[in-house]
Amino acid sequence: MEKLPAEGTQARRFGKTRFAQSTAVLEDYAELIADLLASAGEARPTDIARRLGVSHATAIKTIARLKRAGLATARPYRGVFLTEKGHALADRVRVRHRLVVDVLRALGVPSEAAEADAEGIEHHVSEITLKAFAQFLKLRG
Amino acid sequence: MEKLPAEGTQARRFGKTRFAQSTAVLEDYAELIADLLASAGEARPTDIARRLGVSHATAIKTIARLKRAGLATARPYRGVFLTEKGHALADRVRVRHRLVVDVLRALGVPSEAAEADAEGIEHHVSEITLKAFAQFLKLRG
DNA sequence: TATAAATTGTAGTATGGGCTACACTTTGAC
DNA sequence: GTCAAAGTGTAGCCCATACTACAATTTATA
Ligand SMILES: [Mn+2]
Ligand SMILES: [Mn+2]
Ligand SMILES: [Mn+2]
Ligand SMILES: [Mn+2]
Repeated sequence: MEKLPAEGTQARRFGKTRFAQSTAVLEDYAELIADLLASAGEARPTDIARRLGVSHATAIKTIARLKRAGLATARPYRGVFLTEKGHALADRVRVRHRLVVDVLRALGVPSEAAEADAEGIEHHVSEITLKAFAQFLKLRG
Repeated sequence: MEKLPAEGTQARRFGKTRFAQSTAVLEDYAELIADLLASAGEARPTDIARRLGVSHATAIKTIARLKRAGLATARPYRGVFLTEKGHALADRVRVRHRLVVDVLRALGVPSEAAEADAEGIEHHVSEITLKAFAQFLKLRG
């Protein structure tokens, strides 16, 4: 019967990390597509690919995964759109990204390093940790 | 000629994140194998698999990758060993892991969340950020 | 409007990291 | 010493993410 690793074990922690990793790409795409929709009015595969630094073929495949996950829709040759669920994800991810960068900056990390590291770190910050980050920034004014 | 994304671009940041991700698994294996070697005198695939929460077949495949990367050696039915390079990596990773957990704790994150989140975050903390973390902990006593 | 350029989509390939199933070796209990 | 249990290794599968190459469509320019 017992299937999942017990609470507080190393196995459980590694499992959480693997799960976070599996959603990281979807989160970044959702955030980026929301950005493009807001700033340019549309999100084209080529723009997405350029901003991510991958080939357009790779971007298109991941967009297909976003669709399967119910996060996005697309009209051929007309760009990508976010579902309600996709927009909600993008919003959460944007806020979290900002908060992670702000905390790193507050800890004395230079801007560019903070932005670069946050791009990876953000996907591994739990709700609990996020709350602690917000509290830290608030207290520290 | 121009191949890599320019400094300070989003594409460059995403690329760094992808690279960090590709080394994350190797780092965790190296750290864990060093732990097992120190505490039990040997590092068996099954022990590694159990600690990571994956099947032994998965562990064995990743151990093969460690060998290809020159980080480990293995004798059939006798366990896994780290090369000098592997030991050096394990040492760096252990120190970094500790530092990330300590910073999270200092920011008010509860122990278990700090340990869990650090398992993913650690792989995305640059040298520059690591220095800032150390400095922060030092100043703050 | 015809044609060239850019974009988009698809096909095929590689690598990585999961899994289960099965065979073989070692270890441990009797 | 025998034999069962545990551990180890291999094979074959799936999915995600990357790439290049090529075809189809759309957009822009002459
Ligand atoms: Mn990111
Ligand atoms: Mn981000
Ligand atoms: Mn880790
Ligand atoms: Mn670790």
